[in-house]
Amino acid sequence: MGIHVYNTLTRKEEPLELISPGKVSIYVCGPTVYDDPHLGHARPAVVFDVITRYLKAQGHAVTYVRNLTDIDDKIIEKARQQNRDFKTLGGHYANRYHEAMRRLNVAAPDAEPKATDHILHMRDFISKLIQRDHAYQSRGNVYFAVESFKNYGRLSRRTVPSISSNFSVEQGKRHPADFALWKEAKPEEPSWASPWGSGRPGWHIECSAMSSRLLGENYDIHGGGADLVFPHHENEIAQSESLFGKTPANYWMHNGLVYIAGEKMSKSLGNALNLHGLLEIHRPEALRLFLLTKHYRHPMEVTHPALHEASARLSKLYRFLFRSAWSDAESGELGINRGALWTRFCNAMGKDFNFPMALSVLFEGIRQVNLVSGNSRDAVGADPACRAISLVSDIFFICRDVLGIAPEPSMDAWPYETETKLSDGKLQTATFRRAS
RNA sequence: GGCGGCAUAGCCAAGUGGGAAGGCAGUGGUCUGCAAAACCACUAUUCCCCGGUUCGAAUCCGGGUGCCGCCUCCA
Repeated sequence: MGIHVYNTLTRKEEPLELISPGKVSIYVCGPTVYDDPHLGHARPAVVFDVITRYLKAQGHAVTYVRNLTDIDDKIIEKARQQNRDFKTLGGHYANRYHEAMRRLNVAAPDAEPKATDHILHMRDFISKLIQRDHAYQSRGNVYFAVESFKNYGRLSRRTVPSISSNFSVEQGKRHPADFALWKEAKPEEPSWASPWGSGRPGWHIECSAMSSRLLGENYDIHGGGADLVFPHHENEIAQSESLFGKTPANYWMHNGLVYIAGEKMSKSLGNALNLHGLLEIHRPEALRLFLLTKHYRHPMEVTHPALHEASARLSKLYRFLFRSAWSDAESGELGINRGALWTRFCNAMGKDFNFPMALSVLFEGIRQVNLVSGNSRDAVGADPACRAISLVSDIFFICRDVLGIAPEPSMDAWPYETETKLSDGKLQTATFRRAS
């Protein structure tokens, strides 16, 4: 089954051609752990979770790396304010992130490198860039020389002069658009020894160092939020390509951002919905479903009705799943051979992972099965039409193994009445609580 | 200023040359002891506006309007 992927690098949808057939290597930018995760963090996590699950369902061996940025200005500042060790603070919020991911049924990545565990590799990376004249030392800082890399600006479609006009000239920089690879330590800041004095790495270098370390100099897919295109991914490409002579990732995938009341959701705007808060009032599967209602590349707006609708859709899905479970058990081995619905689902997923289209296939299938099963509990199992059996089997597989949306084994019915009450009552007060 | 995105029913949202998916909400019906669930029917002669190309456009081209993002930390 062919898969086409929209590549930010070329601004085109391209057939996914793997470096090594049957194997997919993916690197996705994870969060900076200085606060609780918000809904915006859940989007790339869920999107790439479903993508990797799908690739696995297609029979690919997937190596999925998602990093954790555990040293940066905001972490240092917050640790200072709270008079805590930056490691302790980062560890706390990493746990909070993991807890939210676990509740959302986001599968753990194969590797989750932390920046502070790879300082050595970053120093090594920077040294090599200096040796090749792509970087230079200025006092205790090291900067990447943007003009040394001819493709700079390719990903974000910018030119060095156009970028430069927006940068203030900093002391010690040769060019206004040059960016820091290594930052000289200020007093009382966490720091590591280096050939350039004690300091800490710049943000972008961690992804170059860790991705090359874990996935090699050239891997298949790099993902992240659309707001990372510039400067983060642009700089990452500059670093990696300068050193290895090729783009680190063949496909650059960027998920659209989550908006609320017309504004981008972000900590700095103070409008972020705390994931833990949301999870108190919405089933995690409803949140997953919500995040899949729009194509991953487009920006999406979060509203009360939209969240409510996701719950309603989940109810419809779960009612179906519970109703069909009996016949599934009775009909013996299901889920080995995939049927026509799976094919249609794959057709949708092959179009740059068109989740809404794929979900429409799912719900259409549900209606078809409901149509033949009528009101009887076990009509599906009893129905001589193998087609319905095949549909049910495919729907089960898709929900559980690809979408990551399945009822807990302990549940034996879907308490939809509870869900209805929830939607009316607690939403208003609890949903849009601001993240702390 | 530079670069980019979006505009489809009451709402959410697919569809990028030839049948306007799917979901939510609503109305009517079937079923049911009543409900619920489920199903059926109805709900966009038309896809922001104007022009063009074409036998044919939501879809391509030109122009316009509106909203938004990136260019500083950001998923």
